[in-house]
Amino acid sequence: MMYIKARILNLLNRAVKELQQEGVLPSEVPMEPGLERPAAAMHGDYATNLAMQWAKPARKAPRVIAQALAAKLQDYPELLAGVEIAGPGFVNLRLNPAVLQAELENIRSAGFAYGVSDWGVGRKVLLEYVSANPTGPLNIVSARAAAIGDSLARILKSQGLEVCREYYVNNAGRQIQLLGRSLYARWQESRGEVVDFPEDGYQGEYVKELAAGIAAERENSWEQLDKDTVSKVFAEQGVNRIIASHCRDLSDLGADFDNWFHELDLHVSGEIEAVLEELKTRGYLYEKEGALWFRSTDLGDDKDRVLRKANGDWAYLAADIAYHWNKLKRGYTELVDLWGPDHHGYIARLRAALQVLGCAPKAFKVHIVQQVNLWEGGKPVAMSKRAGRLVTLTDLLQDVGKDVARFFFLMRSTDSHLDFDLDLARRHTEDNPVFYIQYAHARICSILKKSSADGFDLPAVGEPVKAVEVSLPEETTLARELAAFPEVLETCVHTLEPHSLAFALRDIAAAFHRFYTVCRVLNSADIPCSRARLALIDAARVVLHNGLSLLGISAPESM
RNA sequence: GCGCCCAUAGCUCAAUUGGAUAGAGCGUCUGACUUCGGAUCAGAAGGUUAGGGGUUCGAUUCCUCUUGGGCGCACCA
Repeated sequence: MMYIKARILNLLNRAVKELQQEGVLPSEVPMEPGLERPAAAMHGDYATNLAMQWAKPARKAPRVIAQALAAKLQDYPELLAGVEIAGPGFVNLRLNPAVLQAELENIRSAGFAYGVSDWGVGRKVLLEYVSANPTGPLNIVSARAAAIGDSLARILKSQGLEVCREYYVNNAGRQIQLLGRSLYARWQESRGEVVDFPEDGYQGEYVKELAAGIAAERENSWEQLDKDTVSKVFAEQGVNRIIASHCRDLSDLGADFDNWFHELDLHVSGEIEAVLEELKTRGYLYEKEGALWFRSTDLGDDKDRVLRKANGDWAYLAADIAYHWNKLKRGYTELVDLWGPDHHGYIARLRAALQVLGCAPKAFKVHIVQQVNLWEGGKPVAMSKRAGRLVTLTDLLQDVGKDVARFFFLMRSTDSHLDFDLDLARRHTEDNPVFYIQYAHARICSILKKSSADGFDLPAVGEPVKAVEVSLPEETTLARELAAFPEVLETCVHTLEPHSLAFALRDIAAAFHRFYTVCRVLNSADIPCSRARLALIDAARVVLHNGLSLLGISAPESM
């Protein structure tokens, strides 16, 4: 199936080719025609700025080119009912209403597959997100990253891209030892011993509970072991249990991963040494003061970075470079990472390393998932990592539920700060935007149910309905919003952000609610009209369902 | 001090990545149901896009300076 926008683009490309053959446009200049939906309805369904794009290379006034283009586009009345030149040289296109009607039919026949496309086939994306240290419960920013990453993955897959959802587990290094020592200390305390809790050790009740849980299984077998060994056991067990709990929590959020990649594997497999050898061969390594350095300043970083410390340990960056190299070796051609707000300074050095390893700068994309501020009772909720006072993903899910949590995370662009209003999120009866959309879906289902009970039959897919009935502004607006759904998904793939979909669903729901107040669907005095409107809202049901499902949010039939 | 990100309506945010008259929600004010779900809808008010300069047919978007915020600046991870 070919979507409306793609069909128009075909026409534009064909017209450009003809104009090139006729000498109106120079043939040596390649250019993708710009095609967009104008903000104002008076500017038509689509508009192209092609004439302005070509003005300079063709050395012609934009309106002259627009004139020639418009003449070509007159030949396709079955698709374009109106072609107008406006402003500095826009060509505004008005769709033949029958096209919109046919698209409603497409929506209904595709059903839950509507929006699915294959234009992204061949792209292999490794999408890494959350990747929180396995030293404590997942916090709010991790929850946000999980919702964004998971929804993005669903959208990318729907457009034919191959996606691996990956979680990088930092199970090596100092913080793991520290976790082990913290657990050990809490266990000793529980036995009545007086101990010095490690400086910078992990606070919070979960450490005590975790220690008790581990000890319950092992206690008798390690009485005779030395302190370091016991700490190590605590560390291993603790990490395993925490990873398992992350896995459960993320699953509760509907954000499952395809792969959990362990940092430790890189240390064991020798990939760190191997990747450094690569960097060395290309002349980007040097030794200074006993440490091994990466000359990242040659590639846009603002200072060189240590990869192997003077004490022989790998720096974190070394493992991370090896990790990203590993992604490339697995055949992924696009590496997309969602990182926390405090890691933005890290992008330049990793990009530098990847460039050395042959990864095009554009193939490595990082979105910073910005900070989340929780609000309650008109005031920010005070959180302190030090004292272990954190609102966790688990707390949030218990508090507001999966659907609301996900939608609130998804309705802002990734790299802008998010104010999460807990009071609004908890409200089930007022202006909660999640329910606004779900309500539209439930309302449609309710009408469809009533229609069959009252003897109105929903037209079968493929069965002709009186197309002209979709003619009131509220009807056409709704139909237009629905037909734009594939383009919204395209935008999300392009920007690698899911929030446009959340906005689009809100717009679709609004268009439906407006339609509903103006247009009576079930009217026994006008059966053809009722049938046409039933088909329209059925299409709306499909799009709302599909959109919500790409966001990982349920589409209830009743609320 | 250096670097990165940000600044749009009273508040929270969009703006199809350079397009036409900058749009939504909340809040405020005024309205709308005898019938399909009022968790709804309509209307009004609200803007020099922080400020100056530049690039071009065209700038919220790109460059530059100023101001004001956030975050980084470890041989931590």
